[in-house]
Parts: sequence; C-alpha cells; structure tokens
Amino acid sequence: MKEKLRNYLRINTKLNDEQIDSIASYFKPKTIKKNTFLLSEGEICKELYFVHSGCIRTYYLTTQGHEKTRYVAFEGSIATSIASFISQQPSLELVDALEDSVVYVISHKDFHGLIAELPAWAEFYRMLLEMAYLYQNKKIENLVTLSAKQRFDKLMAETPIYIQRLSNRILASFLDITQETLSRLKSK
Amino acid sequence: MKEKLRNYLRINTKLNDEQIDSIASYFKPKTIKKNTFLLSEGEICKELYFVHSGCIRTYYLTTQGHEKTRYVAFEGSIATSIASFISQQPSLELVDALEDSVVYVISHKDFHGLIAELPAWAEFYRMLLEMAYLYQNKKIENLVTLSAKQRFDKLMAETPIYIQRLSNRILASFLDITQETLSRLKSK
DNA sequence: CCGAAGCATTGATATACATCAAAAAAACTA
DNA sequence: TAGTTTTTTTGATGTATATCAATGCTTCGG
Repeated sequence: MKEKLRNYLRINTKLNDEQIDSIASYFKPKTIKKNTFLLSEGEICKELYFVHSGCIRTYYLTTQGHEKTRYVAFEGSIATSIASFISQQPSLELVDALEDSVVYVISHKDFHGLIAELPAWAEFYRMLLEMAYLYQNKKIENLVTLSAKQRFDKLMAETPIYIQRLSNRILASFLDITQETLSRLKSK
Repeated sequence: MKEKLRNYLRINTKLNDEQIDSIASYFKPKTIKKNTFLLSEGEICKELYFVHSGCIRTYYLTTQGHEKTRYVAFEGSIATSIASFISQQPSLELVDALEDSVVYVISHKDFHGLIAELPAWAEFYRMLLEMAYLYQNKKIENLVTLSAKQRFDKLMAETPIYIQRLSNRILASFLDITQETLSRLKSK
C-alpha cells in the first residue's frame, strides 16, 4: 500500500531502504472525500501530504470570494500549504480535494524531527524547497509576461494533464482567468 | 569593510565567529556602476551577492521588451537570480544595479562546497530558500488577489522604502503596472 | 431514473489598465 | 551651464478580460 510513497522517496532522496522504511512509518494514511478540506483559511498548517491517489489543490480566496488556484497535486506528488508549513503562521491558502483521494500524512513535528536526525532528509527538504521555488518563480513569470491565451497554450503544450483532468472552473482559476474567458479561449 | 556581511551572518545563521570569518573570506568585493549588469539573459548564474551598499534588482523582459521587476535588494540583503542559481540553467531573469553599488560575491562552487562542509551553512541555505519561497508566494498572492491601487497601498503601508527609493519607472515595473498608471495612482 | 445543483457556453456590456502622444520636469554629461 | 537624454505627468483612446445574464448540459444523491 505504501509502495508508491516508498518509490517516491527512493527516487527523490538519497535515503537507503532501511531509512525509507523508517520514514514511511511516520506517514499515516488518510482518506478524503471530494470537496472536503485538508486545511481551512486561517488555520496553521501542521501537516504535509503525499498524494497516493486522487487530486489535492491549494488556493486563495480573493476579497470578492473568488478562488485562485495556486497548485494542484496529482497522485505521486507532495501537497500542502508550503507557506504556512514553513512559517507556522495562519494560512491564507486553503487545501482541498478535487477528487476522492488517499494521502499519506506526516506531521510538521515529525517532519522537522527527521530533518535534525537524518542529513539525507534535510537534503530532501532542501530539494523540495528548491523545486517549490522554481515552480512559484515560473508561475510569476507566466503571470507577468504572458496573456491569458498564451498561458493556456503553454499549459496545453507543457502539462496537458491539467487540461484533461481539471474542470473548466478549476482550470480557469489556475490560469487566473474567469470560466467564461477560458471557455472562449478553448473554442479558438 | 566586511563588517556588514559578518553581521548579517551573525544574525541569520548559527555559525560561530571563527566559521563566520572563514566563510566571509569566500566573499570577494565587487564594485558595479549604476545600470550595469551582474547577469544577462541566457547566462547561467554562477554567483550570489551580498549587497554592501547600493541597490541590486532582478527582473524579466517580456516578449515586447517590457521590464518586469521581480525583486530589489538594498544594502544588507542577498541578491541573485535564485532560479538559475538553483537550476544552473540559462536565466530568464536579468540582474542589474539601480545605483552605484558594492557587493560581496560568493561563487556557486564555493557556496555548495560550504553546504557539504558546514551543517550550519546548509541550514542557512535552507532558511534562505524558505524566505525566498515566502516572498514569491506573497508576490503571487498580491498579483492575483489585489488591484493595482491595492498593491501600491499595501507596499506603501508595509515597505515604503521601495516607494521612497525607486524611480517611478522601476516601481511601476515592480508592481506590474505601467508608469502612467502609477503616476495616476499616486495623485489620488 | 428523476430532479436539483452545479458546470459550461454564448452574448451584451462594463471596466481596469495599457497604449499612444506630447509637454513639462528632472537628471545626467560634455 | 547648456544641451541632451531620461523620467514624469496628463490627456485621449484602445483593448483584454471581467461581469452580468440567460440557456443548455452534466452529475449525482435520493
């Protein structure tokens, strides 16, 4: 059952098999139904998730109540409100499930305990931060240098899974446009 | 002369005085004139800077040739194209001096050598990545949830130094609006 | 399998902000 | 210090995208 998680760790860390088994034991399975929350606005993020199946997203709410999706994690990747997980301050990001999902949860406490204990885990965290930074950087780059149409086309070319698997409503909020605009964009 | 750098390390790391001296010796002084480049588009970023005096910025160029400022580092802070420094891929970001400046330079090679050698330096790098992530995250948050006026007002309230010290042209590109819009915003 | 709720599409209109243009002010520089 | 370049301001106009509204289409719980 935890084979997918173990495999992820095997590929993305320098941990040996014994260490991987030990770390995997800190991750506890959790089932979440579609449209339910892993983190609400204002909560402090105390957990990090490995998505075993389904789909978890992280998003903001504008003052007008519009959703702005920052990140979507499909099976085999990591999800959380990284900002709040880092700062341990109340989160402006919400985390919810877009499909019925199974995740493996590690607590903030265990996560940081492992950093102090295992250099290879500290190195993994560093790599995670680097990847997260690169992702955010690209997101800003796209927002400030491309038009709505260009952002859509680029997503289509580079990671079509988002377009295939997300509803128009979510996809639009991910591209920072409205449903209506996306609908018009698609029919061109 | 390197006292400002040493002090920065004293405050932001867990290094002892001896380690700080040793690390400071890897940083070499460099003088850059206003409007000259530390990194051009397409170059791989091989250096990280501590700004001793003056002002260094990081920005993108859109396909139409417009500048979009991502970050401005005043004296006492760190500057570089973090993305390219991490990935060692050609940079889409340019780095230049907005004022005559003095920086202390550490090479990518030395920087990573120190990570392997000194756990406290690895920890500092982790902290740097965390801060950089939080900064980028807030930038996205502001871009997608606030209007031009709201972004300006927020900057004014939180970090007025940008408004005091940057020209309207740079400030506008930092807020992701045009000079003209900024000028109108200010007179309200 | 039905009905309600959410989702997608299309059209008409509104708006925040960009673009273009020109003059005034400020900042370099020879 | 004059002269050139760069920056700022102001006005007129343009445009990408949002908003509002109506209709048809899915989906899913009962």
